[in-house]
Amino acid sequence: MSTEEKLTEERLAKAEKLRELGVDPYGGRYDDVTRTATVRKRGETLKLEAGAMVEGERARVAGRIVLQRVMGNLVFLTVRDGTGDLQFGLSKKALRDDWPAIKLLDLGDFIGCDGCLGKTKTGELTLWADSFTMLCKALHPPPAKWHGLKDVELRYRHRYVDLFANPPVREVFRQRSTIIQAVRDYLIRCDYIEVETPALQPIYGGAAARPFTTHHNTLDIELFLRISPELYLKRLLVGGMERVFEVSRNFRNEGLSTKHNPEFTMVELYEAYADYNVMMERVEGMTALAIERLDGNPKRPYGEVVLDYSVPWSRRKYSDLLEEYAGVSMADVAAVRRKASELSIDHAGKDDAVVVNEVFERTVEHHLIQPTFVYDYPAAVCPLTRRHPEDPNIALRFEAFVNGMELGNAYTELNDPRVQEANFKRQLAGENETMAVMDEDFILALEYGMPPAGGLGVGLDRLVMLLTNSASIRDVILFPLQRPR
RNA sequence: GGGGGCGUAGCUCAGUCGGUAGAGCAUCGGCCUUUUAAGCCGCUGGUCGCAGGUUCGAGUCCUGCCGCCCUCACCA
Repeated sequence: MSTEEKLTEERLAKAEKLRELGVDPYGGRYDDVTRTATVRKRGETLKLEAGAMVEGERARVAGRIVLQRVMGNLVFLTVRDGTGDLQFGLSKKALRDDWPAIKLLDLGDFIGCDGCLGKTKTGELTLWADSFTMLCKALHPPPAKWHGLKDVELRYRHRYVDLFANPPVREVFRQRSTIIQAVRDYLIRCDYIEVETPALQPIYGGAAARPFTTHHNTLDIELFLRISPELYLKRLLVGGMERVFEVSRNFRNEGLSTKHNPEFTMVELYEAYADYNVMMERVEGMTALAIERLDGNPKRPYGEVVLDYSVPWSRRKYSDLLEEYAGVSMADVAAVRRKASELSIDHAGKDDAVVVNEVFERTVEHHLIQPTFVYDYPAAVCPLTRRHPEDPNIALRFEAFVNGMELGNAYTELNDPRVQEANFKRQLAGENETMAVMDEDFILALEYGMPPAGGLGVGLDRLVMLLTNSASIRDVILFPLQRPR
């Protein structure tokens, strides 16, 4: 038997002894629990004297035992709930008949206690228990109490352990919830409504990525997990829903990295009668509200740098940045290809616009540290975007960059069905994946008439990374993809 | 896919030049009614990621494989 199996056996034996004592080791409904944060707050207002117990100031608290200090007939437990830790004091004298069960407790078990609030000699707020309820016997020991769980692989594979053993991890996910709620609230304030569109799509589109493929048995059809909700949300504009957003889990069958997980969360939104300039304000606005809900500080550390999210963010034209960092003009195709060769980018047989964009990605993006909107992209790589009124080679598109990472992507939307159809039919040379996948029903929708609109997608995992100073997307996704063992 | 790093007890980590696998915590037994990573005494606990190879002898050296992390490439 391995050590781990032995530890489990010992705990199972204790569960059995609890049953013999008439105690259900797995508990049950437990009402009127006060969270430890509330108890701590109450402790402050009580102005307890060290060593004092306040008769009548009662509380019922439940949580997981994370530390145990046994002193013969007196036991101190540090109990953790979702809001923090609280010390329980359990004595043989106060608990009487419950005492034998106390001696069967282990680190990791869930318990609940009723008692009076007090402070120990050393001033620690303590719940002095006079009754005890077993809520769950844990069969595995928690990680080392001081070091927590450090092994990165175990942290992701057993995230549940990571969450209770490493409180800062739980805090990141609480902040994730705050941030996403702020994004929703901001959009609702802007008169948007939240919608849901298909994650299972017969035709995938709206982004350039390889899809996951699946099959519906009854209809016997091939379906794709969405790479983007874009084409469905635009159909809602046709339908007269003028401001819509979706918090969308997207699936892209691509590589993994600190910035990429095969399934990730975007907020995507469309606003009739707006354009991409309005969408820049939406990015600034949702980010600002999220920061307000966190700690209010627009200057935020991220790794080695401090990022300043103060509004307005920098707005830079694509072609100017290309000149500045690559030293070539977007219009000078020969110069761009020379630069590509210099960078050992294989550009033979690739479309000009594809080469321009590859040079841009290699030379410019990593310089865009402070929040920056890059606008006016080469039209050929933007099949869903309206063209610049004065230059058909430019698309009214921007991408938001922070710390060299793409955070969002927005267009003044293309609503001319004939141009859209032509763009779908045009397959660019040198693109492995393309946004230009023909969707005839989408064309039909545009033919019914889609109001001019601005559209935007923001990577919420990446926004959470940036605002919580997390180095990897895996630190902000509860269960990042891992190869099964 | 390329390059680099890591994998030793349940957890956190040592392990020297190739020479009998270690510590702390947890567990188990004992003492203890004000501890704060409680303390003290004692005992347990190992397929050194897996498989080969070199060697009298491999946790250590070599090869292959597996997993994870970083990075580049790919990829919005």
